[in-house]
Amino acid sequence: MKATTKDAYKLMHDGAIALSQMEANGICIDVDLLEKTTVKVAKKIKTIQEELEKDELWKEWLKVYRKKANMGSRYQMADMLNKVHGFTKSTQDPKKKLSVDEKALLELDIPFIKRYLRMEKLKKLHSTYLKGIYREIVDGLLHPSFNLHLVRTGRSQSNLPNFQNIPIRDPKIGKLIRSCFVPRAGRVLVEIDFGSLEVRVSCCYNKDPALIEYIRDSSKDMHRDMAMECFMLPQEEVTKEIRFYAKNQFVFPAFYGSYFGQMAPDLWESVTKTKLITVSGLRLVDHLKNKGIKRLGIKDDVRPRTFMHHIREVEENFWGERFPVYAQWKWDWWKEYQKKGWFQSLTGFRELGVYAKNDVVNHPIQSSAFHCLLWSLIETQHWLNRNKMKTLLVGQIHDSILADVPENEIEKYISHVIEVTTVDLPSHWRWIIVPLEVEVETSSTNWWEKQKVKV
DNA sequence: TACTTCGGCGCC
DNA sequence: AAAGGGCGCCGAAGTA
Repeated sequence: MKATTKDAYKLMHDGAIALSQMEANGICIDVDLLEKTTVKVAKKIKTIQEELEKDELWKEWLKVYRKKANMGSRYQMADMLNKVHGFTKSTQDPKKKLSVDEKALLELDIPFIKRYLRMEKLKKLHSTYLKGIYREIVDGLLHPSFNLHLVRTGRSQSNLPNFQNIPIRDPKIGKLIRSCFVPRAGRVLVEIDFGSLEVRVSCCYNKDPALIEYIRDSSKDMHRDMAMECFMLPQEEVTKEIRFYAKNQFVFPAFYGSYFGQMAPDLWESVTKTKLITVSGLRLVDHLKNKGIKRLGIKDDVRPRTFMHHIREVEENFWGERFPVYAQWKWDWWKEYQKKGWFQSLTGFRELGVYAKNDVVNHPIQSSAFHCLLWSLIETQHWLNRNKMKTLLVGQIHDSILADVPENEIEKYISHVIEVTTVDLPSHWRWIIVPLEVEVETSSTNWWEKQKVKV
């Protein structure tokens, strides 16, 4: 990726400096709590492992693998499940080793698996997060690296430790680790996130009027609307959870270039494996049954009255009727690249070389979205320096900034960042043709307890 | 023992 | 027409 203008170069130059200041600042860790949590989690892992060792499956396992038996080995696990329970994955590539990820394992409904997966989650927490973070602490502070020059799409990456993948979605796991991230004494953590930044930036490329309208009109809700279509529900029957699945297993995958053959099985699994229910308490499986859809079907031979068929129609409608301008942009952008051999982002970075279609349409959106964050971060850091403020920027996660802020600077800091992100940024880059929004969260205790702030 | 590759899984 | 974008870190297993 190459900067084509002075401004594009300057973004990298100033960005690298701002990020290095962030690295030097570091984020405060409650080391005592981290140590206690590590011991607690290790004990829990041991307890579960001992329970699992009483299982018949493990006794068979010992007979087969003897001294080499290792519960942490997914390969052995697959082999034993196959031997004892006749397990084979439904969508297995015959040329590959039998896969045993969480999804495959959940196809088996046996108690051993439930416990095993709970233990694996705790092991991930223990090794990657609790121990991995502990290892990097210096004088109570963690200094993750943030690099600008390594990611193909122009985003940043973070390592030693990676600050950009600390658990949050699983509430039990998220709480255990994020509670260890604390503000310095007398301060609060303030996290400011752009709302739906990539979708907004995509509008600036594709200029699809329907998509722009979803952004401009806050009473409209794209994910709710797609939940209605995917699950054949009236608006008032869509729960938050149903909307969540439509968003993460249809809308985003579709935007990133997925298709019904991939999306329908994922959605179907959510419908059948998690007990999704509608607002009035009907199970979603039964609701779809009432609508005449009783099975998933297969992608290579799509039959009417299957979920596969239904999602194929939803997808056709999504690109053909709902967002045709976006679909056309993707096509034109791709054709243009094929002609020239390169494509260029709105922030002035050019990618020259051999790329797949999904890369060509996704990279510029992802990079420009990150550049919005980077520009805001640079501006904010410069302002903090100029005004000799005590606020410290301590972390960045693609579309959000985490700061450690003294009590008496909270209001000033928040209102300034809002100004930078929602006013200064769109006036600096005139290609930003949709409003930008941010969400502010603060906590005086730790990173898990952050609470939304009305702005 | 040291290193690499792979599958798996954490985040946006 | 083809068919999900981007990362880093871990343990297991294979290789030198």
